[in-house]
Amino acid sequence: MVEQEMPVKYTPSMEDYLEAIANLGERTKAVRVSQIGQVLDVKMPSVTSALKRLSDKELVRHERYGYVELTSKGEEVANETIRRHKALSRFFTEALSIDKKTAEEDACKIEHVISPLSLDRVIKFVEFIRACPQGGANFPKRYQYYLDHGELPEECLERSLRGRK
Amino acid sequence: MVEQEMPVKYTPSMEDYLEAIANLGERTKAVRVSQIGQVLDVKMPSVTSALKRLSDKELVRHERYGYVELTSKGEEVANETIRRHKALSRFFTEALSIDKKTAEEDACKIEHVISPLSLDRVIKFVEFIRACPQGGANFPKRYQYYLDHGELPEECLERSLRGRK
DNA sequence: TAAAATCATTAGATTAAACTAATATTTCTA
DNA sequence: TAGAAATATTAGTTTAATCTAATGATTTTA
Repeated sequence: MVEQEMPVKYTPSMEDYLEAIANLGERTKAVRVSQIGQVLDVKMPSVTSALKRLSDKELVRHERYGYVELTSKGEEVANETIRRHKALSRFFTEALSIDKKTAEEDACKIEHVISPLSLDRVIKFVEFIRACPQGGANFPKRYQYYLDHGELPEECLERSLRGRK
Repeated sequence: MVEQEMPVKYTPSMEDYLEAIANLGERTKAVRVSQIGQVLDVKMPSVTSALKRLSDKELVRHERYGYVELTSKGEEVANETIRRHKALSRFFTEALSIDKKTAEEDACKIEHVISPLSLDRVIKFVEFIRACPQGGANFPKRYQYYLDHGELPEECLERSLRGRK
């Protein structure tokens, strides 16, 4: 009888903490409680108690008044979360022409709840738009026109222009 | 000095309850605690206590052992939630070619956190795809091809086929 | 280096959201 | 219609996540 490695789920809050710690760790060597609080817009005691929860689950290492570090497990979760975040943010800006700030905010929320399948499609969609000249390069442009003017661009209306029967 | 009508936010759970009640109310005249529990996959005591919270906020009417009804305020919130849900579900199925079940599940989660702007863009995107013959009708088809084969369809590669310089 | 400032933790409270077990009410049905 | 079944509520527990106030530790600086 094999032990089933159930795909453990973490809460949005936990993923946010891990993500913040990973991002802070990029620049600063030593990650501090106060920094995490600033980034996530919560007070320090909230951070301390969150770190307790994360320690219990072996996602971070943290000793009293000391620095905060991700365990390798924590790093994995953080990286996966960041991957989702980036994919969504890219999708919002590149495919839906949404401003960077809104894209970031929405990515921050949606990254915690989107299914693997939908995420995959979101990624493929951006790849497609980038790669495909007609369906791609022109697509965002046409879509942008529609957003700007509220009506379809010429090319979309004159459908038999290029000798189609 | 004018009273600011702050745009009150409700929790995902609350919106889920309101949505479920609204949907049940369509078919059944009388909505019961047990039905809500079934739909949302929670036990009856959870429903009872949720209804207490919703009553306190004047979103539902509910008397001991009686039926559950939305107030007009509750109906508003429910309808807005349902609007978001439908827009997202449509987007996932029509634009991203995601199966109905996954689309529903993701819509259920994302409807609570998406920004008004992104929602608007998601709606416009579907409208665009539906309306625009080239960028639209062909777009999903090409995208589908890309999903199925992992590479771009012919039309996307031969970019100067139709006499463009 | 001693005082001030900053940083962090602890203690304790609050809220939302779920659960189980026990009890109450209503509705079926034999 | 009386008892059984279904439905709903109450009471009490748990967990996550936040907060404020008070205290403790570290770091900065005058």
